[in-house]
Formats: sequence, C-alpha cells, structure tokens
Amino acid sequence: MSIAVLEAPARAIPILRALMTGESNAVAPLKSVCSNCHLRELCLPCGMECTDVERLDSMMFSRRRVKAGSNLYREGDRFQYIYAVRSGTFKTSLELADGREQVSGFYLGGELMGLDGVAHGKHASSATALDDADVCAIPYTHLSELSAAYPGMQNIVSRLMSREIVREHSLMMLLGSMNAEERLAAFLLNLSQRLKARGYSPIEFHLRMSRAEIGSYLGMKLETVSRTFSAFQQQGLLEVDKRHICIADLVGLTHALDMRMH
Amino acid sequence: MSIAVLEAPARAIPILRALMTGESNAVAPLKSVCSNCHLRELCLPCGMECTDVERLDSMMFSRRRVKAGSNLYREGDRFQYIYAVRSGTFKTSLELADGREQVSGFYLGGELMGLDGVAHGKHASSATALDDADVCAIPYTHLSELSAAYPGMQNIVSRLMSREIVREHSLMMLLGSMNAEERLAAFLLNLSQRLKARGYSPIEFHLRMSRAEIGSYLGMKLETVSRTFSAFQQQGLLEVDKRHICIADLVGLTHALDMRMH
DNA sequence: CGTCTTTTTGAATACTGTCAATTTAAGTGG
DNA sequence: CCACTTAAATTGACAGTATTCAAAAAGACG
Repeated sequence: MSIAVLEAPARAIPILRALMTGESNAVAPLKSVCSNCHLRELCLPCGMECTDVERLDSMMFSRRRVKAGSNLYREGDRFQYIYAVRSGTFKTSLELADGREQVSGFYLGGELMGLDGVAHGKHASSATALDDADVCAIPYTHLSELSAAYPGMQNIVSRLMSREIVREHSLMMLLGSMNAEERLAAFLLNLSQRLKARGYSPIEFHLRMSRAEIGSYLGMKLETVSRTFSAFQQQGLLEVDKRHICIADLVGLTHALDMRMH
Repeated sequence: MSIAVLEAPARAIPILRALMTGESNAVAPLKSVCSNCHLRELCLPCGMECTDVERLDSMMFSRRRVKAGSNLYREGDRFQYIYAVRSGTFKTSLELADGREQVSGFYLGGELMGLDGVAHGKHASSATALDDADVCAIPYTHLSELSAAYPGMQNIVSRLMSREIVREHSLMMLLGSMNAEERLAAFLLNLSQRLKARGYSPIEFHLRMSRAEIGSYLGMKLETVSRTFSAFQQQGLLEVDKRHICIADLVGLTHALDMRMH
C-alpha cells in the first residue's frame, strides 16, 4: 500500500523513481486546462463564464494518477488540494473507533473530493481509488484567491461545499428512513443518473465497489446487500452478475422508492 | 402557523402589525453587534481578529424573534440570509416524498443555520423553533463581499460550511453503524458537550425536542427512543423524567459508545 | 374538567444481522 | 498449464433487534 501519494506534488518526483518503485503517483507530464476537458460541463467550471474558465486555465492543475486500491489522501493529512476526478472511481471513508471503515461517498469523473478538509486544515476522510484513476489537484489557496479577486467566481468554493451538504442531507434521509430495498434502489438509481450524465449507459454498468463497500455506505451488512440484489433479480427489476448490473425495469425500481412508507 | 417569517426582513414590518396579528417575527428594535455578544466565542466571530470582528459589527445584523413551533424559513424559500441562533433551540428538517419529516439537525445558541441554501439559492431544509427563539439574520451576499474584501476574513463562509460537512459525516457514521443505544448515547453526549460549552450544566438539562424528533434525527422510531431512555435509566446511566434528563454516569454512557463493535 | 398530545410499556411481527457453508473468480507458484 | 490459495459473493438457518400495533398513563391547554 503506497503512502507516497501523501507526500509532495507528483511533479517533484522523477518519473524514473516512480517507475522503479512502482509508486502510484507517476508524473503525468501534461498539466490540465479546463477549457478543453471533456468533463468541463460537470466539474468545477460548470456554470461559469468563458472568461472565468480562462482564469481557471491559468492555474494549470497538475494531474495525478492513483492506482486501484491506493489512497489519494488520508484522514488527518494536511489539507492543500481539492481533487477533481478525471477518470476512475473513488470512495471516501472514515475510520471508526474500532478500526472498521465507514464509507461516506463514491466519486465519479467530474466530481470533487476533499472539501471536508477546509474546516480544520486536515482531511476529515480518506480517499481511495477503486480502479486506476486520474485526478486534477486543485490548490485550495489559489482557488480561493481567484474566487476573492473576481466577482464572477465569487463563492465558487462555497457553492460547491453547499452542494456537498445537500448531498449528505439526502444520504441522511436514506439512512434514517429507508429499508434495505429502498436504500439499494436509491443507490442504483443515483448511480444510474450520474453515469447517464457522463455519457455512459444508465441501465447497464459495472460496479467498481464491493458489496461490503456498498453496505457500509448504505448502512447495511454485505450479506443484506447481496440478498437485496438477488431479490431485485427475482422481482425482474435487475439482472445481476457479480458486479455487472443491468437495470431491467427502471420504472419498477423507481417505484420501489415511492413505496417508501412502511 | 405563520408564514410571514418567510417574507421581507423583520424591520420592514411595523411592530404594531406584528402585535395585532400575533406574528412571530415581531421586530427586535435593537440590532446586534458581535463584539459584545455573549456568544461571540462560539458563533461567527470565533477565531477572528479584533479588526475583523469590527467589520462584522459594521453589518449590524438585524434580530428576529421566532415563536415556538413556527418556521424561520422553509424548504424552497429564497436563500438570502444565514441565521445565527441567539437564544432558543431549532430543528432543521426535510420533507419526505410521503409527507413525513426527516429531522436533519438541532441548533443551539451560537450555531449557524441555512448554509445548505448557498448551493441553489433556495433553502434545502426548513428551520423550526422548538421554543421561543431569537436569531441574527446575516445577509449572505454582504458576508461574502466582506469575505472577499479582507484577507483575514477570507473563507470564513467556506470554513463554516466545511464544518457542517464534517458534522454531517459524523451523523452518517452514527446512522450507518450504530445500534439504538449507541445512537442515543452519542446524541446525549453531543448535546451535553454543546450545553457545557454554552455555560449550562452538562449533566442535567431539559430536552427541547420530542421523542419523535429525536427518533427522526437518529433514524429510529419514537417508541424505540423511549425504550432506550428507559433502558439507560435501568442501567443507572440516566435519570429520565419526560424531557428532563440527568446524566448519572457520564463515564458509563461514554463507555456505551466505545462498546460499538456489535 | 374534558380533549389532545406526548410518553411509556407490552406483545407480536418483520427485518436485518450473525454464523456458517459453498461457489466463483482471480492470483500465485510449482 | 494446473493445483493451490485467497478474496468476493451467494445462500441458508437462526438469533437478535427494532418496528408495528395497541393500550394506558401523564401532562398541557383551553
């Protein structure tokens, strides 16, 4: 398990050394510019004026590669960057007092991680790549300077964080008031929508996370997740083959959520 | 149920009319200044330099009174202000599809409400006073202008929001991985700490919220909340008389949380 | 004083968790 | 390339916890 990704920015480490040691943070020699990123409609520049996106471009975010299973940052690390997912999938998690992990989110391309670190200058959760991934590292201080300097970009960070608060609200509702079938249905429909927004099929996809990770996120045990998948399959709502999912009856699955009135 | 509080700032409404209609937002003729507020160490000015607190003072936040049971704002209302609780207690809640409510937080003196509205310019939850309460209305746009203009105040809003994200993380952990006793213990210990920080007794207090509201917040039914209170009393951890709570064994109650490894 | 709300408690049910066994897939090394 | 090991997922049986339904008690309020 590599902890090298926790250190200095990737570009400080020679490619050669990265290759020799097999570290996951091998340098992507190119820096990224938002204007011609295929995720610009979903990511940080979403809703911005052209001139403001150009100001983002001036920051030339450095890219960082993260291998499947390794951490982008860990709970307690100094907070310097927020990260935009370019490719791959991440989970964020907290460590419980007894050592178990609690998964707090899954992140797809164009989504931003690390905003919980602003509060105390340290990351409040860990981010782990679920497959080989690629992120933009966005220096937080630069971003807030930019946001202070230009009225059009004002509150850019604030709006992003508020969005995160709203996201967590809906997860709280889920955890607080739904049963196993409703939770899994909500999870799958949410994932389906996000995949659709990214140009992937909303009805057929490959889960990057294990049953245990889904269960941790949804507040249920992995066996219950597995049983609920099987139940949905028997009801004709899904076709499940391990992590390969096909939503056979999207309307029916949505209906499983409306039924939320046990 | 008054919806007048959803309208223009309190000062725009004559005192007389407020008295006549019994509206909850009767004008507090005085405006508030942070420098000599007894909650300044807990509230917005927390951690600020004197000069920055003076800048806050220049905003002269208007006060608003909210009667027990009425709303300060509702889900969907236009977002203009964030609110600092001066006295009293609030709950924030979301409405579920089937009409039930999901409580998302409880707020004491010095705590800030409404940050979830920044994302989309509308409040994402409703705030209801649990007893007669008093708030400072903080115009959000003024606050972010101030935050952009002075480096020392930079990110003031961002840090507050990030703190809210972290708070919700811990609630997710609670909902995702604890049983009924652990949830209630966590709730009571959290409340105890916050009361202590405000100069109240950490071991003896009056709950402002009903069993149903506690249950909604903690993801369990009101009967289960009641039973768990009874169980704690039988274990000698609490003395419970309706909403009057006395923590008889703080160490034991804390231990109930460490036991979280069912 | 009666009505309404809140809280408590009991009994039965339903759901999820726990434990255990099996299957499948993916790596590892001979 | 195949036997072996390891991890992930499925399934069954059973236990335990929380929910549901119901009834009663205790305040709050007009």
